[in-house]
Amino acid sequence: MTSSIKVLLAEDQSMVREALAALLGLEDDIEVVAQVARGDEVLAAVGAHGVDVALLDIEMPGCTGIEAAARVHREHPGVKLVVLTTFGRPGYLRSAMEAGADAFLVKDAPAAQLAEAIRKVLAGERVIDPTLAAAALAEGANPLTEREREVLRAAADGSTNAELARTLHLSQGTVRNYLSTAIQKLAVRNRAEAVRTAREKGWL
Amino acid sequence: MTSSIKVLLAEDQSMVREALAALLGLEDDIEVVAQVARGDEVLAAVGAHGVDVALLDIEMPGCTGIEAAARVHREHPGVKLVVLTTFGRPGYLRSAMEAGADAFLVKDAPAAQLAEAIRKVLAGERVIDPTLAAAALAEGANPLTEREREVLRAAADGSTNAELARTLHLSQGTVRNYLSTAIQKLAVRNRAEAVRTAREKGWL
DNA sequence: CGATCCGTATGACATCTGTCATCCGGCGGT
DNA sequence: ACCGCCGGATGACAGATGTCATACGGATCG
Repeated sequence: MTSSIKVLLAEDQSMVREALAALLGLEDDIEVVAQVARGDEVLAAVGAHGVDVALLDIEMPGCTGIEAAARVHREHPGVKLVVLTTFGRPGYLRSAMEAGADAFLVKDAPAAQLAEAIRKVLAGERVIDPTLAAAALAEGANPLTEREREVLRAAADGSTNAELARTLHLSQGTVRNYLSTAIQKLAVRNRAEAVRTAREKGWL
Repeated sequence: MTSSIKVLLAEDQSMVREALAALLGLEDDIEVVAQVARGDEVLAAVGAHGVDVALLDIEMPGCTGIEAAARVHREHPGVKLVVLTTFGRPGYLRSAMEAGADAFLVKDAPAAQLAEAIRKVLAGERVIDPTLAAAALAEGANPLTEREREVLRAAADGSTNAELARTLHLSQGTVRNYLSTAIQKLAVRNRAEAVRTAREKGWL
């Protein structure tokens, strides 16, 4: 090849990040030119290193890999984006695609798919698990409104209605109403289940 | 050296597992002789490959890395055990040590510590993050009884009292009593918070 | 043997949660 | 101009949840 593919690695757990770097280091057409541990460091690193492909974990401090992807997509439209995640949540796939991702991989896929995906996106292909794609389409869009999501997110840690009302500057009754409609939309029977299924679908 | 260290790698996410294998492959005194993706496959693999060190993730299907560690410790006392986890929960450290682990590493420690830990445990040393060790000691033992833990675990997904009573073969009142005492022991104000803090401490 | 803890259970009570009907103002379509 | 949806709110009601006192049998420890 004329020159190797320059890759940025964004992943907060250093052991995993460096292990992935070691893995990619075995491929002689791929070079890891930068590593970051936070979502909010991705954009600067992409700018600084003339990266061809950014490999982004979703769960990161600073900002999520999906947000980071959106920013890179806006500022550096030529950079290819591979989103890598522990959780194969259909909602994540959807948001990743909306953020401009070129590939979506789950961490329990075989390691060989990683280098392969990097080469494919550089060739202009998109890489998505077909099963996950089907699930994302079958499930439909997030039915929750922004406010309902916020309340649900705030309720996730077990806060009581009174606390939620205080922190969100709402009346206690309104909090109950939002939670009630969220519970109905998600077809579950209480807030705990609502939080659970919203999380599972990647809607939270 | 005379011969390389034989390592078993147990981790459910193949991408991470194979990446760690690549990382360890860079060390010329270490050889990954077996890889498994489930906790309940660890014991057999250890027996089959004459493993020197078993590297165990905690969160795995089949059984947890801690349970796997306990079994290996019982059946093959000579095998050194390194427990690796995403979550630096003091309760995990405690249980890992009780299960006979020789090292406890969190995945956001630098990758270099992994090979280092493997060599150290083989030399008879123990490897523990001092900060985490202090936290584990400071926090004290798990105050929950076995039954309280079970009920809390079952309640974690948002099941109602009636459902819990059915699945655990208890009266509804008894379920409430257990949850109530758990809530008081954890000094929180409802079951959701109880689940949350018990999880955080690694007590669940 | 008594003290203490655990598992299990009941009943009564207070509070929290979830539902429903209803209302208001604002904003985006048609 | 009107309809429908969203954010926000109230009040009433039923059911779920959390607390407390109390009880009994078994285990364990002194």
